[in-house]
Amino acid sequence: MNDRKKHVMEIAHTLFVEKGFMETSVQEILEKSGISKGTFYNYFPSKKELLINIFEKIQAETERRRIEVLAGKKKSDKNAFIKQIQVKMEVGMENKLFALFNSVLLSEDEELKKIVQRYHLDELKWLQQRIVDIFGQHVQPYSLDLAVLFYGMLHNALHFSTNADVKIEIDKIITYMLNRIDNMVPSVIASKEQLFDIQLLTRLNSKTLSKRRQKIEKLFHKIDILLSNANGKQKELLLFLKEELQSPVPRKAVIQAVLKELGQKKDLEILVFDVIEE
Amino acid sequence: MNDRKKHVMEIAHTLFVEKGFMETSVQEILEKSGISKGTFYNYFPSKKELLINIFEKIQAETERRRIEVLAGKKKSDKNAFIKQIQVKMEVGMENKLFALFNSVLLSEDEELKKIVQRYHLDELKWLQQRIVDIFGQHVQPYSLDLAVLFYGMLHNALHFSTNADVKIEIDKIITYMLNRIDNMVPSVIASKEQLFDIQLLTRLNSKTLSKRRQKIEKLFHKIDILLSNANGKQKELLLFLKEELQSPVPRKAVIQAVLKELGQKKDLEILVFDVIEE
DNA sequence: ATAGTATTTATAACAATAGTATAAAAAAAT
DNA sequence: ATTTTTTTATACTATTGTTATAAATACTAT
Repeated sequence: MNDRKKHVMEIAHTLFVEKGFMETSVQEILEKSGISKGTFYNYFPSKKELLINIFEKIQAETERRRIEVLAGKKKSDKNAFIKQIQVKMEVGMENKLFALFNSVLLSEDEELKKIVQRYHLDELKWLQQRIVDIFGQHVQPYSLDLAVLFYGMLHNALHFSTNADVKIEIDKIITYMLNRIDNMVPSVIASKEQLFDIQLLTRLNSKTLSKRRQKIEKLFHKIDILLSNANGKQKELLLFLKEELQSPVPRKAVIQAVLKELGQKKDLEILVFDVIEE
Repeated sequence: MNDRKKHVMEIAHTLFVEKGFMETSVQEILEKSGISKGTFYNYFPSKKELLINIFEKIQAETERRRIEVLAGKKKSDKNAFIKQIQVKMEVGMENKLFALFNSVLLSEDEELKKIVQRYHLDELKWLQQRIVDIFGQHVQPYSLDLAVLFYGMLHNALHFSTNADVKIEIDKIITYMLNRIDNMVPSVIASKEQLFDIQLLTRLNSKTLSKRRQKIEKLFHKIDILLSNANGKQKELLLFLKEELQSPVPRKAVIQAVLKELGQKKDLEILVFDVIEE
């Protein structure tokens, strides 16, 4: 990605963390990052889309660190599990993710809401799987319940501890919660109490907005921008692209040819291939 | 309270629930409730203050219903406890309280944030006390922990069930959570694990913004409005009021005399007495 | 009923917001 | 060296919350 764009994202990110999303004006981002309004709206279709980009960056970063932690360790290693959660929590705190997410959930913006929901869902799925890793296959039927409980307890405890201005080491809290889950497992299995069916997770997964959909939207926005500055020939090519990309079976070779004819448009190329190479 | 004002609050409330706080413009509230801008800003210092008023109304309502439920029952009655929580949850769902609260927590507005924090704190305190009522005095050292856990599990389960579009009866969820707490109690006591000190609650209590402070702000706003339309004599009286109310020991009789001299200003009188009768 | 007071209305205005439009300048690619 | 792409500067739109103000309406005490 463009270095400049990256820089803008970093500036915006720190501003969002400092003052919140709504409270940060585009104007301020422009001034602090020294770009013009035109450039901003060239980079991002909207302020909202900028926030989404930032979310994605954070998410990728967390995922990377989390995989790193598990490297060479057994799946059933409790300490590795604790460390993994710690990573996530720390990233979340640093970036004030809770606040940002909440601010988004309020915004009643369907697109943003879906993204945050998906984020939570992914987290829950991951937790559920890891709980099975740790506690063994026999907790599987109750693993979604346990994941929901764990997630809720952990977040609320963290929330309270920051609100109450108490500083407890995160890993202590995580360990405590893991012990609680430990307490519950036998009784849940014995009483066969179940709240949520695990199949829910897979069902929900297909429901929520796919990343692919987002990518397509981004691509089309890019094309629109190019269209506004295009001459006759380019216009024809771009309009064809738009059409072809919407077809159920886009002809890759043709698209490639059109892209070549359009000249050096690296950004566009990346986006297009990201969408059609599936 | 003024019937008209009440009506505006109801309209605004449904709008906030339907579309969210930020997404509802003052303009729309004016149109739907058929009042003019001037009147609106006579009733409420700001859109934010209107939201606070609504919060307070909901809170009072919940409290009322909750006390009603316990009437004639023993404190240790588990079913009564479940019912009480259910009341709260139902009110919360009806009014989309979570969403509203979250939207507020994001807004980075210090005043609003304090109010929501206080709300959570009160809830936690209540829960902690009730947990002692139910499980007995010997859980007291761990009752704050248990309250935090219970609150977190319950809310996350509800959150998930609405997100996942699963309909489980609320009382079933509450019962399930209570069983989980049941599981934890012996092990927590045995291992003596403690996360938060109960004394935290009392310490926090004094920290958060008092209702009194809010009332005073409202009163002063009212006086300011009156001042803007006041003639010479009234101005003198009002300015005196303002001064006298800020003194550590306001002279009630004098204030009363001044109020009488000011003529029929029922709203003002109520506010004043609410503040000085302490 | 009348005079005086309080509230409400209409209306205009203000400053700040997100986002659009456009022509000229600068930078990059050919 | 020329064309293409990106960036800038600037003006503009529409909407937001909030303030100001003069006229109209409703209320209260006499």
